[in-house]
Amino acid sequence: MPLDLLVIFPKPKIDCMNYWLIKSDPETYSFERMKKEKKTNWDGVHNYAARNHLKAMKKGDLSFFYESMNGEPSIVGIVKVAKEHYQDPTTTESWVWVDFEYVEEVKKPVTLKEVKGNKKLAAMALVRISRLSVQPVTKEEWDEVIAMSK
DNA sequence: GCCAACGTTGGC
DNA sequence: GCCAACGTTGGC
Repeated sequence: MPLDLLVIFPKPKIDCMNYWLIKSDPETYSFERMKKEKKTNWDGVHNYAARNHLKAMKKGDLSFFYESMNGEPSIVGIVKVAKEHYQDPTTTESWVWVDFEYVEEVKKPVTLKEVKGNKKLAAMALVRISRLSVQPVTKEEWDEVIAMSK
């Protein structure tokens, strides 16, 4: 492509996508159910830090689906932002929902233990701020977890 | 089921 | 605006 055309039509920035991690207690909403339903509204986030992350999500952003509480807490799959944040219709308080759609199951779940055991992931919010239910993931962390899941 | 970590609430 | 009390999350 000639240079002047490159200026007019710059390559889409690959790094503009954001990555996230959302947690769910499988007794409340499992990844298995997400897989069946294909799409779901993410409700029940009543924490300001988590809500702010929901608000920062853009359509098309990818997120890990993490199952907590039961069995071996692990990253089990990948979902995508289908609809950006909107007012939680069940309350007048300023909580928001985001719609996610199913993307894929990872080949091998990445357990919390493995994440904690990987030095490259020492800065991950999952390790440092364990209670945060919606958290950002860097591109490097994303790639590392993907590599571990294969 | 225990408990540590953390967020929120409310008295002062 | 501090901080104790309390509630919730989530690993173990």
